[in-house]
Amino acid sequence: MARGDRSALPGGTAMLVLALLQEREMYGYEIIEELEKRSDQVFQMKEGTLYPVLHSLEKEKLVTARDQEAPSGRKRRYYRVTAAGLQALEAKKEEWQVYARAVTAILTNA
Amino acid sequence: MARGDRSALPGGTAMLVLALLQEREMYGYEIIEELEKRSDQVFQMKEGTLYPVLHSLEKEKLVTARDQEAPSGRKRRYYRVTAAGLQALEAKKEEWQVYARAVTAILTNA
DNA sequence: ATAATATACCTAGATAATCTAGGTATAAGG
DNA sequence: CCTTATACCTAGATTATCTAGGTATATTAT
Repeated sequence: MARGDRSALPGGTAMLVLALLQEREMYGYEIIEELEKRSDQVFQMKEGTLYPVLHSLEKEKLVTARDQEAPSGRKRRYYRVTAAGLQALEAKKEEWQVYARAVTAILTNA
Repeated sequence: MARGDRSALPGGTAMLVLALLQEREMYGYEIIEELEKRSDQVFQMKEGTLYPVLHSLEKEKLVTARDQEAPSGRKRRYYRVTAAGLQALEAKKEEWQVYARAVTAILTNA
């Protein structure tokens, strides 16, 4: 549909991830669970989707990562959103709203 | 994200097309112009996206097509939504709303 | 004890939607 | 006459996501 950055649009995994991290740092597995819970089971993101997204967000410096052991003993990789990440989030949210408004305009047409 | 029919979701070209055809029959080029106009320039669907979608909608019997010459003399192919198409539209709209609500829930989180 | 499930990370290759970039042909406008 | 707009089309590239694996440790059930 030629609207530039498709990654900010539905299917916009990055936007959802950044939105969660805005609140607090989280590790991958936790992100999947939170998305599922907060979306009332609508989002069931696959690991094969999330982990590559996290890696590319890290490469773009929109998040930083650190390893930490859980009390249980399992290793977790926590992600924290950067200032650039917050900026990117705002841009993606705006794009989402433009897109959602446009869809609504078509669906509630004459 | 594993929600079954990805085609009903943003990027859901088929839903937008069916929504327009609900109103009246249209030809391909017209659909592109209408989407652009009604979305306030947000949707700028490419011909390479639309025509294949129209062909697959026709194969699925969600639309029917007929050729008609314009007063200008150019040949146009008009598409009309079928009863099955209207049903599909309702399903896609419902899916869209579930999806949009879920996104909103994440974006307006705690 | 041990088997199964849940947690936690990862990647390679397949699938599917959309775009790019062409092609054809006619009509209208400069 | 030449360019732009209209109007249709398709093949191949791109990209997001999924499938389907793999590894390893912790918890729960049998």
